[in-house]
Amino acid sequence: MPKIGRVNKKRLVFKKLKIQMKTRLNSSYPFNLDVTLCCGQTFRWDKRGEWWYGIVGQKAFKTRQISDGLEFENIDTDFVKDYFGLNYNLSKIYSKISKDEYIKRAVDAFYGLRILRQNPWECLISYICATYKNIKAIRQTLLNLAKKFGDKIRFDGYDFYTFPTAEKLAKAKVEELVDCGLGYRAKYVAETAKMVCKCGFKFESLRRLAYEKAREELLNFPGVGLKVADCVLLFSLGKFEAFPVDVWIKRVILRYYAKHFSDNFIQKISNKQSLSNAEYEKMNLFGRKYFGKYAGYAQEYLYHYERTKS
DNA sequence: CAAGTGCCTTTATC
DNA sequence: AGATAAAGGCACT
Repeated sequence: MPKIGRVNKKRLVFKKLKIQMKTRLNSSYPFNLDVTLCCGQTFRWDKRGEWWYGIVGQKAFKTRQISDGLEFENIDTDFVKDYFGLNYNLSKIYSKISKDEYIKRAVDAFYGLRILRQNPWECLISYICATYKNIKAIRQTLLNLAKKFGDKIRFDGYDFYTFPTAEKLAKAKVEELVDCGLGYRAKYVAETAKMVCKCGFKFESLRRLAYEKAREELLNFPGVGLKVADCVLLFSLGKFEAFPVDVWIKRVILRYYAKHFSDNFIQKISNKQSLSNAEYEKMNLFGRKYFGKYAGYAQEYLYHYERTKS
């Protein structure tokens, strides 16, 4: 094939992808782009002017919400619907999780927040890096990681960096990872990346497993405890019954749901900062039983509400 | 501005 | 089993 022909073909494809598209949002399927990207479930989005810029896979794209429509460029409609969870009937989910006045208030406050379907590999590494860090620091760490080990791509006049592959991170030196701001988590990331490469781990296979089984699998990775596993299951593998319990959810439980536990238990967990696995499981199980199969949705609303209230 | 506290916790050890 | 400590470093007060 002559070289000229190939170049022309590439250019044609590129042009086609750049075409701006719009998805009309149905009113029974509420959506709020800003809240969805700001609530702390994802760390690599940036708002520049009207547009949100994101990187997924090897591509950067941008999107914005205009009343009843979601506009996007450099990405296809099917991906957008899948990634932003637009195919789920959010109103129905609300009716299932709205068990009391408090959760109703949280839902009202962030009406249209959707759980994303992120890439499981990126999600796993992100949450290993996120342990015991604040969100700003998590963002910075993940940017450092992408700058050092990802590919630079250019879109719309800006530079972006793809999320590093498992192969790339498996080859990284622990010191290089430390330099990205990972601290003691560096060895967990290095080990996890090696394990994923070595056994050719297929994250998508976890989708077919029941929540408990899928969680057990994730717990095999170093740096992954119950909380991280629950986050990965919820934010990337469609396990909406997962109910991650972090310090904020613990506070919510102490303040608003204490009556669902024994006085003894409440006393115990309010007097110390970290949770044992047994204590975690108790609160996790409460969340799943009380809110039902979309407990993870309830969790995200409660989490964001508690964090932003003050 | 210094110093203290807290962060979407996990792991190691006793 | 259950308690306790240690582990980057940044952000916020």
